[in-house]
This record gives sequence, C-alpha cells and structure tokens, in this order.
Amino acid sequence: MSDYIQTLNDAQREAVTHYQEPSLIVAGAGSGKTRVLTCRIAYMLEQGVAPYHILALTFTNKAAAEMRERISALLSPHLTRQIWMGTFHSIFARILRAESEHLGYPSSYTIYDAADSRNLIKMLIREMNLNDENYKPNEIVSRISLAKNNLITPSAYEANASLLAEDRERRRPQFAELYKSYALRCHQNGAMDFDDLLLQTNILFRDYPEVLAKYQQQFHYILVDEYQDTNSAQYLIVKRLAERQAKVCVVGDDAQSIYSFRGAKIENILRFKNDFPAAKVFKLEQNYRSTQTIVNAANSIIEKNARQIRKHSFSTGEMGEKIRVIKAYTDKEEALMVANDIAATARATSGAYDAIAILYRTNAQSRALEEALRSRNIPYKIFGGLSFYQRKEIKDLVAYIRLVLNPQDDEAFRRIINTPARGIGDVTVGRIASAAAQQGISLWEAIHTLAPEQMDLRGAAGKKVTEFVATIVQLSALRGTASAHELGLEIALRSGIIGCYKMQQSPEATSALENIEELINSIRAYADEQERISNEAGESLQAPVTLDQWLQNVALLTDMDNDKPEERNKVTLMTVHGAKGLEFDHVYIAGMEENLFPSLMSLGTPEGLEEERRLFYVALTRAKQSAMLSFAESRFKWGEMTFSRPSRFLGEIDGRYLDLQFDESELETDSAEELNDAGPSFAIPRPRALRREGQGEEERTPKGRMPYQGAARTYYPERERSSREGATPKVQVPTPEGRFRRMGVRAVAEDSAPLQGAPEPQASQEIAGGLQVGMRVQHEKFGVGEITAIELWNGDQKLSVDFGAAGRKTLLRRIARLRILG
DNA sequence: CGGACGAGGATTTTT
DNA sequence: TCCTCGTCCG
Repeated sequence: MSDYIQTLNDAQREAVTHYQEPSLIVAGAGSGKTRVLTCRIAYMLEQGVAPYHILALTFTNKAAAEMRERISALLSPHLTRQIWMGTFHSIFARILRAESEHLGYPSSYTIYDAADSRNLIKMLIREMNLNDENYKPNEIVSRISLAKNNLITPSAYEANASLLAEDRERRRPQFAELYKSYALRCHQNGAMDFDDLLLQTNILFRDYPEVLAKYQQQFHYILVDEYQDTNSAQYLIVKRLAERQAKVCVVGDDAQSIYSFRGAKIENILRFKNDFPAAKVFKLEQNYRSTQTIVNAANSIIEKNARQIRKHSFSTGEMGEKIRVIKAYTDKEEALMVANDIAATARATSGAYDAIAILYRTNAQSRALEEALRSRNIPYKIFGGLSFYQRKEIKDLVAYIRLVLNPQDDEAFRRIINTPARGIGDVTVGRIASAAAQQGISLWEAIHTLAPEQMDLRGAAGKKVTEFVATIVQLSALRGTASAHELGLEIALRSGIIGCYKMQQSPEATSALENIEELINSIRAYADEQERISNEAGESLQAPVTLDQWLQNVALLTDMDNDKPEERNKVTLMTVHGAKGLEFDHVYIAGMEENLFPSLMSLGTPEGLEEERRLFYVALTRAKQSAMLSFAESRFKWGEMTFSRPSRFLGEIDGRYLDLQFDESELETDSAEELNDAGPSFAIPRPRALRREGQGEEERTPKGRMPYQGAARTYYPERERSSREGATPKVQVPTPEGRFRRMGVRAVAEDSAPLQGAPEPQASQEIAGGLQVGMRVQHEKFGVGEITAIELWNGDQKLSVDFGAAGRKTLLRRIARLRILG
C-alpha cells in the first residue's frame, strides 16, 4: 500500500479506500478534506481506474488546480492530465462546446459574465419600455438567475401560474416576457451566461438521451467537492450523470454552506442519503488546523443551528489561548485596536504578516482597517473589489477579441464600437441596430455586409463605421497566421486601446497599460502552459494554441489564482466569504455587531440567520492559533454614524473559550434583549426609522452638516433650534471621534489591561432618571455644558450638550464620563 | 458626441 | 463615503 495511505487517520483512510461505493464524506473544517479527495483519486488510479473515467468537480479554478497538482505529485502527470477535473462551469462549458449543435449554439459560443448579462437586461428593459421603478436591472438579473438555477426555462416560467401571480403582485407582469427575450437574445448572440452553462447542460441531458448516455458511460466515478454549495442545476446534473452506473462521492461540510444567496441548496448535502440510499457516510471529525479552544468555540456556535448533520469536531492540538473579544467606540478605533494588536502579534512572530488575516462581513469595512494598518506601517493585501478581469481596459480588450472571434457577439460589439471614442454614438448604433433587426442579422454582420446608406448612415458616421469595419476585418485576417499572443497584441494596438492610454499621463492610464500588458502576457503564458502540459504528458500538440482556446478559458477565470511575489508576507484583508478554504495562524474578525454580522438583510428568516451563523463558523475556523473578535458601538455606514450592539454570536460562544476585555454584562443584556425580541421584524424598524428621520432632518439642515447629527432621531425640538448654530458645523464629528481615537490608542497601548472608559454596569432606566434636558454637566475635556437634548439609543442615551466656547457636542452617555452638576 | 456634475444607491459573489 | 448612472451643456 502506498505511503500516503499510511499517513491518513482511520476515518480518512476509510473514506479514501471505499471508492467503489457511493459516498458522502462529511468533512469538518480543517479535517484534511482536500487531502482525502486527492488521495481517493490517486488511490483509484493506482487500483487501475482509468483517469478518463473520473469526473472531479470543484467550485473554483484554484481548488481544481490544487487538486491536480497534488495528485500529480503522487502519480504521473500523464495520468492526472486525463482526469476530467475542473469547475462545474468549465467542465460543462467544454461539454457544451462539443455538443453545441444539438442546442443550436456555435461551438465557439461566448460566455457572458455578470456585467454582460446586466447590460443586455438594461437594454431590453429600455427596448420594452418598462419603467425602471419595478424593473430594476439587478433584480431582474437575479430573478432570471434564480429561475435558471432552479431549472425553470422561459417557457416553463410562462406556464407557471404562481410565478406569474408573484410577478403581477410585484408589479412587473412582463417579467416572463423579459426573461424570454433575454434568453432569445443570448441565443441569437451565440452567448451563454454563467447560469446557462448549467441550465443548458441540463436541457441537453434532458432532451438528448443518447448524449446523456454517452457521458454516463464516460464517467464511472464522479467526485464533487464543496457539495454543500451545489445549486439545483448542479445537483441535477450530478444525479443524471450518475443514474446509470457511476459511483458518486460528494465531499462537503453542511456547516460551511454560505452561498444560498447564489442559489446553493444546503438540502443537497442534508438529503444526500435519500438520493443515494446505498451511500456510505464518512465523517472526518478531527480538526488538524486549530487549537482546541477554537474548535470547541466553533462547535458551541454551530450547535445553535437546527438543520445540520450532527458531528463532533475535535482537536487534539494544544488548548491554545482564549478568543479575545474587544470593544471599541467607533469603527476607526476598532481598526486601530486591531492594527495595534497585529503589530504586537507580528513582533512576537518576527514579522510573519502573512500568517495574519482580518476578516469582515462586508467590503465596506475594509477602509477603516486599511487606514489603521497604513498608519502603523503594517503591510497588507486586500481582496475583493474589482478583479483583474472586471477592469474596464481588460473588458474592452477582451470584447475586441470576442468580436473578432465571434461576429454574432452583439454585447461585445456594443461595448467597443465606440471604445476608444471614435465618434460613433448612440444614434448611429441605434440605426445599425434597427437595420440589423430588420435583416435578422447581428450588429457586426450588419455593418460588415450592408452599405452605410442601407443603415441610414451618411457623412461622418458612415465613414467612421467603415473604418471600424476595416480594422476588425484586418484583425480577423490575422487569425490564420499570427500566434495567439501576437493576435492579442495586434488587437490591442490596432483597436486604439493602447494608443488612447498612452496619450494620457495619469497613473490610472499607466496602470491600465500595465494591465493590458499583463493580459497579453497571460495569453502567452497560457499557450506555453498548454504546451508544457502536453509535453509532460508525452504528447505533442497537434496545432498551436489559438486565441479561441484562450478566450474560452479566460471567461471562466478569476484572478484569485495568481499570487504575485510582492504580495507575500502581508496581512490579508478579505470578506469572510472570500476566506472560505483558507487558514491563518492569527485571525481577526472585525465588526461583530448586530445588523452587520449577522447582517441586517439576513434576519428576515430563520434560514437567513442560520446561514450567518455558518458564516461566522467559517470565519472562526480559519484560525489556527488565535482569534480576536471585535465590535464597535458606533460606525460610519454610508456616511452616517450608526449605533449598534454587539453581535448575538458573541453571546452564543461558550464563555469558557472567551476572554472578554470589557464588562460581560454588556454582552448578556444586549443579546438577551435581542433574543427575546421575537419575530423577524425586530431588526428592521430601528434603522428604517433612523434613516427616514435622518433624511427628513437633512432637508431642514444646512449643507455640510455632519451626518452624525443628520442621522439623529429628533425627539426634542431643542435640537432643531440649536442646529441653527451653523457657525461651527464641521467640528462636531471630528471632535468626538478624535477623542475616541485617543482613548482607543491609550487603551491598546496599555496592552492587555482592561479598557479604560468601560461603562459602569448600570441599568439604562437609572441613567434616564439621572439626566434631563437643561441639566448642567461637566466633561473631562470640554468643561461645563448644558444638555440640550436627550435621545434614547440602543438602550443608551445620546446627549446633545452645549459646551459654550468648546462648541456643541453629541455624546453617548455610556461613553462620555460626565459629572452631573444639576 | 462626450465631459462634467449631481442624485441616488450601496451584503456576501467560487463561475 | 464612494461608486454608478443619468442629465445637461459646450
């Protein structure tokens, strides 16, 4: 038996060697899931299974690449290469290319990304004269996506009375029509969106049994990674392929299902035993990644979920340090405290920044953290935001390539017909479009085959269009002779994209040029790589790699894969979603607040809350050695100061594993209130009211007023009157913030000592009884002032105090230590 | 046609 | 706050 088998634990070994049976491998966080998967495949190959009978499906290119690499390390690359291994999307994109004729698509069909879909939808909404109020492009796109993921085709949609009724209720009765035109237009353009890759595969397998049979015979073994994240379309594909003979093995962790908003169905893994009654269940429960503290704490959270496959994760590692929980007054202070702690951690680990990650629920939280890290000279890299392939210059260049390779691609055409600006505006494009529609041809075919006059174009417009045609024709002619990257470079040059950025001197233009260069290099790298793979496998590539092949590949790429050397040894900042599958020695989870984590949007349903809890579970289990959780009592959100309470999740962690660096009562009371506040409505009213009132006041407020005040709920007319003092508008927010910041730095500088300024545990009623409008109070810094307004806020009081010369301040009762003078 | 400016909207996002 | 979209004007 091979060495690698010996190194597995019993549960892992069982899961690896029982490859002849349909299996569900429930793999807890850090339980060596990838290892089991790769060993299982390697073992199968060793046992004589032919690689081309194996289908291994992942969700990310990265996961597929990693697996391929690891199997190659165990066995010959030649074998590994022949495994059908890749993402759902790339594998079925490939199958769809081979079978495209059945569905009436060109085999070189284009793959639309999210932006393409959205643009097309927007255009259709405009064409159909649907008002924007009830037909918001994003909503339409996501509803179409939802339909496709649930295998509802346009005609099925049309025939579904309850869906139609739903649309009528939502006042968008023409949605079905819109969906139909969208699908039709995609088909005409020779394009599939991401969801189509799965939907069309299902249609193919449904309508062409002989095609299905072919692949059923092809794949004897089907392995699916991250099964908890499969959607209905993916589920059905797997089920269909497995119907005849294939042994299905799915690997996943229901506790880490965090993509329901993209159609993932946790039910797929929960009900796997029903679908495959013969399946054996293997549970990998030993966590090799984290300390006992972290594993136990994570267990104590996930226990609260009703729907799950019960398992007991355990660690035999060190107990490890407790999970620290810290409180900050503002998001800025939170960021500084985190940064300071990271500085200390890095010092203790001789500057191993890459062992550290800061995770957060929303990308918007990254800014404050970034600033704090910069101020402490801590190197960091940030994920999220625009990916390489979403940048304008890249999308433009790719659109040129698309059009050169697929003349049907109207979306690409529209994108570049006037990019860089060449004087072909909406009017001209409109005329081309109506001529094309009349003839039933694509936009490119129209300008390519029709004379300008036939499109109602004369003078300058016609001439410009003719020039454009000439450019594209020239480029098309190069297809036969130029290598892939030469053609790419020619396209970049002759399209004028490179020229237009070279003319500008801005840093943006420079970076755009660099990106273009990188894209062209990537074409070359791709071709070289393909060649290398062939050589390694002992085959010779019959034909040189074409740009078509690269394009088909690139549409499904994201830039998560390539880590540049200069990005090493830096602290990682990313959303919790982005961190799935990763691990770090030290993890900081910021923004542990109600309505943020768990997100406000998720609180409407119990399922939503459970998913947030799983998300938190994912976040915590990224940590190998230590975790620190933080929350802020106030936070800038969309330019407005908002106030929040600590996340209920903090209260859900078994207290034995926590090291609270503030008074425990703050957690208990807050989360207790939250839990008693039954029903889904509790989370919604407060912010709504907040925003509405804030906006209402804004109208009456001079411009430049700080949002801190604009957001305030106004119970007392005094407030409004005092807002007349526009003389010192700007000092109001910076001042309290500056105060908090100083306090924060001091608190962290004192290292592990409890935070200064932690409020005395005091019932809010008592506080309310203690203060009244008109009372005089003394503040340690601002001196003596008079209370002009009191608002109740999240169980605390927000005070407006006029300190005379020192200005008018807004303070939180709990935070500001005020002496009452009477 | 295209730049400039203001209003409005803003979870998470493997493909 | 910050990004995107639509409108207005040169």
